[in-house]
Amino acid sequence: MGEPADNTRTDELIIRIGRGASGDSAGPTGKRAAIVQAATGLFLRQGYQGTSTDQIAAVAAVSKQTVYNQFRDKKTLFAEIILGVTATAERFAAELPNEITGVRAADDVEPALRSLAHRYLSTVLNPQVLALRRLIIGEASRFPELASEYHRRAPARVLAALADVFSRLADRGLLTGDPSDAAEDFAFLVLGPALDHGMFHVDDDPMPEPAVRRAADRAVAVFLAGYRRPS
Amino acid sequence: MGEPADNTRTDELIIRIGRGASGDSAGPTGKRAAIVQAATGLFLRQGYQGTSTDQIAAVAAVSKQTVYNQFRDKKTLFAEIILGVTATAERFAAELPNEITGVRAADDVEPALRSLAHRYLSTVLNPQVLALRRLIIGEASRFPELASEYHRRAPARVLAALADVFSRLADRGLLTGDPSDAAEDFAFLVLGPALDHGMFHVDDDPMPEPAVRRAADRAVAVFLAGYRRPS
Amino acid sequence: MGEPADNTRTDELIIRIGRGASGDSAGPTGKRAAIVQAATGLFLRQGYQGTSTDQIAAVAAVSKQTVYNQFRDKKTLFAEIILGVTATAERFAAELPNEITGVRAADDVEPALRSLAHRYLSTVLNPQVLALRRLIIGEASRFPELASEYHRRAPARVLAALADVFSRLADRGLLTGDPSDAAEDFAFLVLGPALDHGMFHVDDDPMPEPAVRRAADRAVAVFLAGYRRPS
Amino acid sequence: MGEPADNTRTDELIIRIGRGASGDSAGPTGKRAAIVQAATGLFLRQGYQGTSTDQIAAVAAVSKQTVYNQFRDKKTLFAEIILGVTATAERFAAELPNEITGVRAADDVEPALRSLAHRYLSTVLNPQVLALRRLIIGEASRFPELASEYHRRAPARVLAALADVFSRLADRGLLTGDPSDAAEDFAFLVLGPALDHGMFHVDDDPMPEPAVRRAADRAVAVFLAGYRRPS
DNA sequence: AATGAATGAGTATTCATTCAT
DNA sequence: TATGAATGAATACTCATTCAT
Repeated sequence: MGEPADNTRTDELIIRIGRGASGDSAGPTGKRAAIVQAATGLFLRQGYQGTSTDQIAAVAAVSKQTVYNQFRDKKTLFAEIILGVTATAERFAAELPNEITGVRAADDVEPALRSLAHRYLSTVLNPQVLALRRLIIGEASRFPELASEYHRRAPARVLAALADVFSRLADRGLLTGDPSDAAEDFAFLVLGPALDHGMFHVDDDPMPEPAVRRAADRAVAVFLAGYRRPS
Repeated sequence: MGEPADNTRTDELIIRIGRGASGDSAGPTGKRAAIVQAATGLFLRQGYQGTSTDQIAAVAAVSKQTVYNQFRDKKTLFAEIILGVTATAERFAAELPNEITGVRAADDVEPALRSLAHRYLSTVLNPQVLALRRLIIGEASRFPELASEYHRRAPARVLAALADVFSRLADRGLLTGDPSDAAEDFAFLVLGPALDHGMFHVDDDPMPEPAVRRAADRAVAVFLAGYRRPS
Repeated sequence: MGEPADNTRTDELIIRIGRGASGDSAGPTGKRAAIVQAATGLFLRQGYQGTSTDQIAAVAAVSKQTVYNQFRDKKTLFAEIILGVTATAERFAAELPNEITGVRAADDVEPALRSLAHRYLSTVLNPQVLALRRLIIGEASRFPELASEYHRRAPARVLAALADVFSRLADRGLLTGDPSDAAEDFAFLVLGPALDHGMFHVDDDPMPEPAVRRAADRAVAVFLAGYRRPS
Repeated sequence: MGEPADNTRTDELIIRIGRGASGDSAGPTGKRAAIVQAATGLFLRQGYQGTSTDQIAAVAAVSKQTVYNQFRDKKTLFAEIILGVTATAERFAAELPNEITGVRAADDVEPALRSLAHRYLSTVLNPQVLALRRLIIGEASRFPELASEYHRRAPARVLAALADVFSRLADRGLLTGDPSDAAEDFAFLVLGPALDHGMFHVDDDPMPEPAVRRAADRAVAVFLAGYRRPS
């Protein structure tokens, strides 16, 4: 049951991004969706400045002016795409608590946390997610508002969901310590090394499954040393 | 005297970066240094694509052709600057072990680790360092080689230095566990939250000193729960 | 009684212009009128090239295609507006002779001419009239036919009306000289300086009433020195 | 003696305009001069908005960027051209008083004034001068500062020179009345009709010499009726 | 008759780079 | 080595006009 990590493959992410902004149904908005899809891919691959509106129009098979009719300017298109994608992160955050619903007071939390850690890490290591992160970080000084808003809506919301999870586990007598602190420590024990590596190594093959699992397990071990309630 | 965090102030960093590439003093190659210094500041503030060679030449008070005489093209200049700056990180890594030189077998490691964590965090939170990180991450898909080389020489080298530190502490019977794992966990417990925040919030005021200290102390506590040798 | 100068206020002029082309009242062709009105204001304020059909459609609250359905193209719309406005000038010319209807042979022409001069000058100094003049002059090389046609129908017709007036006054023994020459001299003595100034000073406050009156009076004095019949 | 009207022919005016702005000598500034010359002709023929920078560069046989290297932007180029041309007007104004230097107290002013009027009218009717006037008037709402500055430097300065002339003639007992009023009345009696016609009739053949002379003579007659000192 | 969406050519301006001196 | 002037290709964005509905 545990790891549906593959439901965040590239294509699907792009489609979700494309749907985020407005109604679709393939009718008159087909062009708008095509633009969003094309622009998303191009921005992720080439960056904001590296992508020209000509390119976007060409890839979307649309005239340049249609791009401008739909999105006032390049900045607006960019912002709409970036904020559109947060829906994915929000969905992920909303699903997080489900990971531990079955855990009872008498159980050992470790397996549940390993599963959670694994899912979390797999999601973040998705190449598209990494590329998005790079994109936003790289444009943070050009779009400071957008960057901080993204952070608030995506990574910070996931952290809040984690804190919620840990708070409930504390209620059941399984963990101790401040839930927000726990969330941060958990998150960066799990993600830290791989995310750091992923930010700087664009062309590397994705981390193989067993390595992901090992990293998750190890992070959970250290985390529990600090936060497991002594029995 | 513990934390000489201030030796990484903005101006100095730039100067160090500027000197990294070709160690000439004033002389006729002052121009080269001027170009590097100007370009470093501009790249950090405006990004690679956001900075024009006109601007660089203007800020360096040099003709545009001089820039091309010295650096073949913009990419070369950029790469040389980025790799030049790793010298700073290497120096930092080289100094890390000194932090714990005085720790004896009978001592408590906690104060030394707190000091180390604080220094580490302060260094990484320096606005210039954050800007450099953003810059390289943002250009990682345009300069993949450069990004991974930077990572290898700077953050990874610091991790190796940390691993070395922890290995020595293990030898003295103060810590347990795999030193490399310990280094990663330590690093991301310390840096994780603040670095993540710093990547996305460009305009925020820098984290105030007491908060930095608290974060460092908390990270050390969790770290030691997992890695302190049981006595 | 004397000077109904105010019947050439801004709003009214626009409305008159708007109605000039097709005399429909509200109904389904209210759209046409709305377009004309919107375009008139925009052309006067921003010029022909400075006004886009998008803007016209937006201000008229009409779709862009509706503009094209009604007016074939931008040039046609412009021409129709310019020629529509000549109706105003023609009306003005037609009313001019009334100014001196009451003058009898024994009377002094001076008061009547002063009143005429004042009304003439006030009319021409109306900001909308000045803007229209600037507009047509500025587009004269793009629309040579239109410009000369406008001149024929508007300023030249007023000159003809003046000549008619002076001819009648000559018949009553009050003036001498060629009526056409008199009309020209009168017109440019009255209008010359203010009109010249008005063409080049867009943002200036309108000439204050007393100054208008003084200019008119002075022009009449010089005119009469040349054209009053010696008694 | 009287009429050197032909020294203001088209080509020469353009050259003078071109020389107005900065040093030349056909050396490295040859390109700058070429740009100014090309732009002057294009602006006069097609207006500001109707002339593209591509066109300017093409006609000047220069790359587009060279245009931007020499003149920050299109507006700057336009302004420099317009203000450059005022030098011509200033020269004309400075020479005006020479027209009447030979007039003695006992002489009849009429011949001198006729000559002056003729020269004045011929100059203003030059097609290039008319085109320049149309250009500035047409762009007055886009460049209000420029338009009023031009008026101050060119037509207004000529009026001041005329006032100076009339003041000196009054000193010699030949004229009466306020010199400034006299200047205005003279100017518009002379120029009025032809200038008005010229603003709106772009393609017309230039006014034939005899007609110019007649117009000048007639204007002087009316002027003297109002301003000749009664003896 | 009216619309919203679309188009292709054109706008001013800037780019990284090179040439003549 | 250093420069100022020059280049051609690209930039984001706008234009007048037309098509499907």
